[in-house]
Amino acid sequence: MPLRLHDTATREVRDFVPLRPGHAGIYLCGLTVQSAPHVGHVRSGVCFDVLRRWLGVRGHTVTFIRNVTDIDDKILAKGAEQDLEWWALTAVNKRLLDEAYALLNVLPPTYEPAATGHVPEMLELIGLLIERGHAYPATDGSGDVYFDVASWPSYGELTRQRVEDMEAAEDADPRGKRDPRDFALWKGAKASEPRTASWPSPWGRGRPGWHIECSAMAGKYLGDAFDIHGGGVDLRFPHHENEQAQSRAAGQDFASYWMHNAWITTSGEKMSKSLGNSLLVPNVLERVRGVELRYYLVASHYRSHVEFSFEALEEAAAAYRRIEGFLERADRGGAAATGDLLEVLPAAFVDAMDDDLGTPAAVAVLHDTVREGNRRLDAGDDVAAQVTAVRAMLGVLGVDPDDPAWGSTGTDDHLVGVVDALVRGLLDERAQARADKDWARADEIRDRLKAAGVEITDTPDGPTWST
RNA sequence: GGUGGGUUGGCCGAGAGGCGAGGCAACGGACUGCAAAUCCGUGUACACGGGUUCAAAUCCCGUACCCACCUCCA
Repeated sequence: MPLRLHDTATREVRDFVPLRPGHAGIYLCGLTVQSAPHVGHVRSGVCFDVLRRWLGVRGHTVTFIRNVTDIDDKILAKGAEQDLEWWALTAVNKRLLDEAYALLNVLPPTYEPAATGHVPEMLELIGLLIERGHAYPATDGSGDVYFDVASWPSYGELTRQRVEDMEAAEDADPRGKRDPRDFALWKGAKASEPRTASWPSPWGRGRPGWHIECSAMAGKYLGDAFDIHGGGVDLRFPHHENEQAQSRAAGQDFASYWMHNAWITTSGEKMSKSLGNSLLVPNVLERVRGVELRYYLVASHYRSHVEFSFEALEEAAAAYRRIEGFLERADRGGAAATGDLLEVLPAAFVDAMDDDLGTPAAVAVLHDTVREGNRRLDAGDDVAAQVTAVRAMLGVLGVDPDDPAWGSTGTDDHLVGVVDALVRGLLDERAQARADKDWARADEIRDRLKAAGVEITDTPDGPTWST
């Protein structure tokens, strides 16, 4: 079965056929670095990280471009609010975002272009659009340049909307637009804005409109035509619609497939900063580990809305620990799979992933394999095959507990040795008590260790401890 | 007004005409000195009303409620 992906443009799941066999070019709309990332923000990073990993398993060399929007109205407004230079604000938030991605084992993109670094490319594209009659400088002296929606008959095709049905922008001030639906390619600088937030252009100093950066950067790094363009559902319109219109009006084929991840909501509503800080990534990670949060995100389908709750998150963490427990029981026998993963991944897992990244079904296969492995352990059979399969599946989903990306657990090897020696002494004492059938004494030792945060588990091979 | 999506058991969350995905919780059993972990077993869920069909959570018609987007948004 070939890999099939859901394409927003055609609204169907269809075979993935790359433009260049063996290669896949992906452009993902990253974040506007105007505030610290919450779990909703990182969902797209995780979803498309899974896509990227799976394309790799499927034998494609992936070029993954994820941009950073580091100049826009909100950034300027927040900078002013916080009495910070806008570029200092974006730098802080960019670092927080990098940390959040790292904590969730989201692989760094092949390249991460920033809008402010691509003004010349944008100006070139805007110039071309004007030349082709699809854009015009405002006649009101504002220095704005707009895309002429009426000049592009297929405008609205991505989201299947008719221009006549669209509500006009509420922006009130029609500025120099010919039509209220025209959107800004370039925004003339205003006296109130810092000079650092404007660049010279043929229409005077100004800064880029939001959409043009993605057209310019996708074109630069992936070419006039590329395979997959991704982002959150809210970006379909206007952002992606506008990107496609611009790029195609400029003579580029642009994306072959459009993929959009659904929202994480809280209390039935879109997650927004007004809900406070509890859902910022570092705060959520006080409750569960990064790998557990990622498991939670990956266990639901990328196109399904997820109603975030700490209860569900804890459940996911419990489910994940079950998988981890199997690997621990099996003593990590069997190395991480190398070479062709397709040879060790269960067929049902591959089928699930091929079906538009069916991670929920894939996770079910993972649990089935864990159960089988546990059953075999109970029976004293060899589990190397199950361990290899489980680790391969975890790797594809980016949640292998042994992945160095999770970093050290914060435990110092030396201290572990010290604690082990101390605990061993108590365990020997407990073993003696058990041999004497002095259950009260044996349980007292276990309880004291538990109070100190050390959990004792009796196994056929003797007791083990963990914290 | 336009466009798109949703409503599944105690909870989370898949599926898309016939065989109960999976996880969490619960209950019973095995194992254990007792636990923990693990294994085995236990459920007649698909918003509502009609219809099509031998068979509907799944298809069709209608209704209700919820959410997102319509030029700031992951």
